[in-house]
Amino acid sequence: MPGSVGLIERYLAKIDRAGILSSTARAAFVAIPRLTRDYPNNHDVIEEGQRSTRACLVETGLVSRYRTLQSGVRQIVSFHITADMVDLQSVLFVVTDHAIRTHGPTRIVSLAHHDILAVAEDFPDIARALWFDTLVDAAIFREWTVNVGRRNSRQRTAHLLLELATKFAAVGLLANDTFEFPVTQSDLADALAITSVHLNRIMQWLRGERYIRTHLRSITIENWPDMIALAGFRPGYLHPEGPKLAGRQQPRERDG
Amino acid sequence: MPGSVGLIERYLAKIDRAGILSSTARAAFVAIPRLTRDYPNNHDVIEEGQRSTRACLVETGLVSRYRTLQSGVRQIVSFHITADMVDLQSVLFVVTDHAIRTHGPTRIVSLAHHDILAVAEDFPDIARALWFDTLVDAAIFREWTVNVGRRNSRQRTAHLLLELATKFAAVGLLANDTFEFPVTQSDLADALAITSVHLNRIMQWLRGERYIRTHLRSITIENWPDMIALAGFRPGYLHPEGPKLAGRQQPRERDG
DNA sequence: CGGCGGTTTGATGTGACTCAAAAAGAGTGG
DNA sequence: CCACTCTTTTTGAGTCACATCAAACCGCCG
Repeated sequence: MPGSVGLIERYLAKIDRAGILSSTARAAFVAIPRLTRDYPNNHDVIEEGQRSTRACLVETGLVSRYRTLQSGVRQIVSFHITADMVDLQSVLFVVTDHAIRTHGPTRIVSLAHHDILAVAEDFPDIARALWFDTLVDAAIFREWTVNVGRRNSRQRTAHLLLELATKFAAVGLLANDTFEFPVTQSDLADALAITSVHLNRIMQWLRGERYIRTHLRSITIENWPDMIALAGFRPGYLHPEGPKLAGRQQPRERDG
Repeated sequence: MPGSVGLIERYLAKIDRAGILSSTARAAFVAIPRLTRDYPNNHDVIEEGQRSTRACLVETGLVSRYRTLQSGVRQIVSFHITADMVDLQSVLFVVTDHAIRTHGPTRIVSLAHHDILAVAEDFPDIARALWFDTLVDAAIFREWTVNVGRRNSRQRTAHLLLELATKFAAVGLLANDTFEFPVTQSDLADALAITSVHLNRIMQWLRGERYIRTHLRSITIENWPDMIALAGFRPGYLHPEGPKLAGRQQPRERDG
């Protein structure tokens, strides 16, 4: 499956931006057996409370992680796109504390937990890269707490759209400031902790003020500077610089 | 410094609840040189944007992590008590994306990043334990997003107090359902993303309904079942069960 | 053409915010 | 032990952002 070979390489490039992984480590990670599976729209890949044995990597499409409270309200806590490892926490957690669902048709490649652990055990630099990925994950969650807690709904919406645009750009899926985002307004509202009615008004306002354009299920950032100012967006929390070079590791040449 | 030897051991016990760390790994981690420092109340241990070289472990006292927006509003994203490693992310992140501040006099023990990395490189089980700690951190941030996003201010406050009580209990600092919590109402409000005026009214209500009692700077959970029901508190996200036993690791006997 | 998921609109309600000031503690120095 | 200050908690009144409820509209698909 040449498609997912490229996918794993892309994932490695993401968690090892400085290119310090040894080629044997890379080879070992790439050699992990993969399972590719396609899911339809709106399908639960993992349900809360489940015990999973494989970690999910998105090849194409989009998934969200969410929690449902007793009251039935839902909070989406993250979105994941191509080359994102969705549930690295499942590698060490006995029970999943949240669910994962697709938005639009989605192809997931999964790796067995024990294979990931074995490679991490043999190659400290892989362990470190996975750890880094988890640290970035945590940093994004912190930002979401700030976003939901301290920004009003316009800023909050703008902030999330900028985060998404930035993530899409990082994997080459932003074309003409536009990304495909097959998420309904009521799901997006669940991520922003507002009602879908209110989000609808905000989207109208963002369009009216020429911050964004929407067409079918794609979103275009029309005015970056004003969006960034509105949202107070500072992308540092996405840590595009990659992990610190330290310890006994040495940077090496990048592969083409 | 016998005090902090005990501290490191307690930290190891926390990130290795099943006791799978080899004694050589433990010894190597305990042997990392430590720096102990006392801070006064309300003191910034780390400021946002700083490049730190050491990771902080709380010995006694309390610290919070927070972000400040341009508007000046502040969001506290976590509290940390005895035996918590506060900024594990700084080990791999070049720049800190949030600040750390004390609440009350606090003793911090710090370990150099390169020492932590070196031990993690030599002992895969240490690397795994640190990774687990980060995963739990991320799980708590997810819960905070849910808390701030989807619970009303009464439930939200109750939920945070229960989380704190549970964390204090885990390190033996909950006596008679009471924990010391030297945090002002306006700081607590910054964690809950509400105003201090509103929090004040909620605290009065929680006291009036006999959910909690307060005395000076200590908080007593007076009615656990009702608090838990009010907050919808399910402590699973704190992952008290510890990391999954998998890979080539074998559980070993606990030390007395 | 009818049904369905999703979007949009309108009217009304309310939880939490804002502003402002009083009251109560905590700390300091005389 | 009191006078003074500074911080924190408490109270009150008015306001607003966002929620709720309900219905209409729209585009897509069978």
